[in-house]
Amino acid sequence: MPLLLLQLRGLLSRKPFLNPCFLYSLGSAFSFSYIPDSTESHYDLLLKSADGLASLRQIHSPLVVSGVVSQSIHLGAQLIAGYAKYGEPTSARSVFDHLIGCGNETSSFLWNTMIRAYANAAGCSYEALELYSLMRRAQVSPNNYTFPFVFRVCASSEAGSLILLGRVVHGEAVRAGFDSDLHVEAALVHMYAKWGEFGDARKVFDEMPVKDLIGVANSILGMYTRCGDVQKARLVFEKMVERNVISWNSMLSGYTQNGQASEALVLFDEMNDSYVEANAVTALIMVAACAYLGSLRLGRKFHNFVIDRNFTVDKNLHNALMDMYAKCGDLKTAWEMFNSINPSMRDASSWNVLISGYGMHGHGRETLNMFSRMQAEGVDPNHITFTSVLSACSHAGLVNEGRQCFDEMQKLSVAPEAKHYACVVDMLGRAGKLQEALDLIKQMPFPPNDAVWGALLLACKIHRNKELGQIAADKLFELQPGHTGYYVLMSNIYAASQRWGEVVNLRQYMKNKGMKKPAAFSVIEFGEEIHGFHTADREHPYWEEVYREVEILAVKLKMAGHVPDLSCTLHDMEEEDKELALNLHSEKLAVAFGIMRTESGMTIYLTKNLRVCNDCHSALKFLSHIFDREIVVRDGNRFHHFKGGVCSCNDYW
DNA sequence: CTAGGGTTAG
Repeated sequence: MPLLLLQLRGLLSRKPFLNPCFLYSLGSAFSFSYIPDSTESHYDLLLKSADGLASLRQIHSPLVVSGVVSQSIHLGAQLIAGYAKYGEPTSARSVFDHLIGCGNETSSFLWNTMIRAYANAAGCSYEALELYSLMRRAQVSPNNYTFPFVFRVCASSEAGSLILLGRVVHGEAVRAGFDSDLHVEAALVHMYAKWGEFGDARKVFDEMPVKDLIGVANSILGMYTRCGDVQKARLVFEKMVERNVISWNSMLSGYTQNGQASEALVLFDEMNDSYVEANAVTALIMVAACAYLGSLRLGRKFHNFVIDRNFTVDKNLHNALMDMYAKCGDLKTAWEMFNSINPSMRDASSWNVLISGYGMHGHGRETLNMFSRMQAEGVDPNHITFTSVLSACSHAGLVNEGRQCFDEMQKLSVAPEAKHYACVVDMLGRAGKLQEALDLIKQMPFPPNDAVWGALLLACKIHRNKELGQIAADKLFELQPGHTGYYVLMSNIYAASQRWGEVVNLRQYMKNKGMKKPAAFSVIEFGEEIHGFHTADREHPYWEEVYREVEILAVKLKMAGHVPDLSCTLHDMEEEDKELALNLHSEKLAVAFGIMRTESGMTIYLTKNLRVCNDCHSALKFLSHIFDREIVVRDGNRFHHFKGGVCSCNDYW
C-alpha cells in the first residue's frame, strides 16, 4: 500500500489538474486510508479542489484526526465557506466552534468568515446577526470586512424589515471608524436603497469620497426600477460615468419588470454597440422580455445568442427559455426542452412552466394530461400548479374537471388561497353558473378579496347580470376604490341593460376622482420591425395610411357580416362616432398596419396590454377569415389564435 | 474573506 500511496502523491504533485478528491476516493476504494502529508499546503490543495459536499466531508475527517485544522484558521475558513456553499451552515458552524475552542477566538477573520457563511446561506439571516452580536460580546473588533456582510444581511429580503438594526450597526461602524471605507459605504447605499430609504441612501452616497464607483449607482438604479420609476432609473443610467454589464442588466430587467419589454429590446441593441459584453444573465433577462412580448422570433434569436456565446444554460435559463417558448405558443419546442431535462431533475417549477403554457393557449385537455403525468411521476403539485390548472379549465370551459381539481387540491392538503377561489369563480361565472359562483364565495373560509369579486363581476358582464354585478361591484369599490377597471366593467353592465343614467353617474364619479382608464396599447412585429399603437394614435409615422386602411377594413368587415359591438365604447356619443371610435382601437390599428405591410398569408403577431374587447375579438375573427391569415394576439390575460374565422379561446376569455 | 444584475411558474 505505501507504494500506491506514493504513486498517488506523485500524481497529485505532478498533475495538479487531477482532482485530489478523486484520488482520495480511489484510496478509499482500495480500502486504505489516504492521508496526505499533515501539512497545511496539502490540505489546502485538497480543499481547493473539493467539488461537492461529499468530497468536502472526506477531507474534513482527516483534517480533524491530524489536528491540522485546529492550528490553521485558513483551512478552517475554507471548510466553513465550503459547507456554506453546499448548503450546510450547521456543519460550517461546528468547524467554527471547534476553531474558537482551540484558542482562535480573537481572530476577526474567523468571525467574518462565519458571518459571511451565514449571509450566503439561505435562511440564515438571524444566525448571521446573532453571530455579529456574539463577536461584539467576545470583544472582537468588527472591521471593514465585517460591516458589508452585516449590511448585506440587513438588506436581504428574507430577513424582513431589518432596517432599524441596520441603522444601529451603521452607528457602530461610524464609531469604529470604518464608515469611510469604500465597501462599507457601498453596502450601506445598497442596504438603504433596497429598503427604499432614498434619503439615507443619498446621504451616504453624497458623503462618499469616491463618487464614480459603479456599485453605488447600480444600487440606486435598482432601487428606482423596483419602485416602478423606470424613467428615473434611466436618468441614473444615463448619468453613469462608467457602465458595466450589471448596470446594463439592471436597466434591461428594470424595463421588463415595469412592463416595457420593448424598451429593453431597444436598449439591448445599444448595449451591443457599446464595449460591454452581454453575459448569461443578460440573455436570461432578454428571453424573459421576449416571453413577456410573446415574440417567438426574437425569443429564438436570443436562444441562438445563448448557443453562439456558449453560455452555460443553468436551470434558471433553461426554464426561462422553456417559459418563453410556451408563452410564445411554440409548445412543441417547450415540450422538447422539457423532455431534455433529466426526469429525476424535473421539479414542480419545470412542470408548472409547461402546464401554465398549455393552459394559457387554451389547451385545456393537454393541461390536464400534463397535470396527471406530473403526479404519476411523483412530483407534488403546488399552489401555482393548481392556479394554472384551474385557470386552464376556466379558459377551456372544462367546468366539471375544474371542480374535481379544486376538490383534489384540498385532498392533497394544498390549502386553497384567494387566487384559487378566483379561478373557480371565474370558471363557473364564464360558464354562466353565476349563482353557484356566488354560493362558493359565501362558503369561503376567509374574506374574499378583489380577485374573487373581480372574477364574478367579469362573469356578470359577460352574462349581463346587473343584480349580481352590483353586489360584486359594491364590494370592489370598497376594496379597491382606485381601480379603474372595475368601474369600467360595471359601467359596461349598466350600458348593456340600457341604464344610461347609471352609466353617466359612474363616469362622472370617475371624472371627479380623477380616475383614468389605463391607456390601451398594442404592439405588432414583423421582420425586424416593431410598431406600437395607442388608441386613436396620431403619433405613429404612418398613422394617416393606417386610418385609411382601417376604414377599408371596416367596410370589408361589415360586408362579411361583422356587426360592430357599440357597447364596447363607453362614451355617450352619436352612433356613427361610436363606430369610428371602435375602428381606432389600438389592436385594430396594429392589425391594419400588419395587413398593409406584410405579405399575404403571413401570420400576424400582436401584443396588447389590456384585454381585447368584444368588438375587436369579433373583428379579428372575421379578418382571419377574410384575409385567410392566422392572427396571434397576446392580450393582458391570455393568447388568442385567430384562424379561419374562429378563435382558439372559443370566445371564452 | 468584500457589492452590484436574474431567483423562474399564475
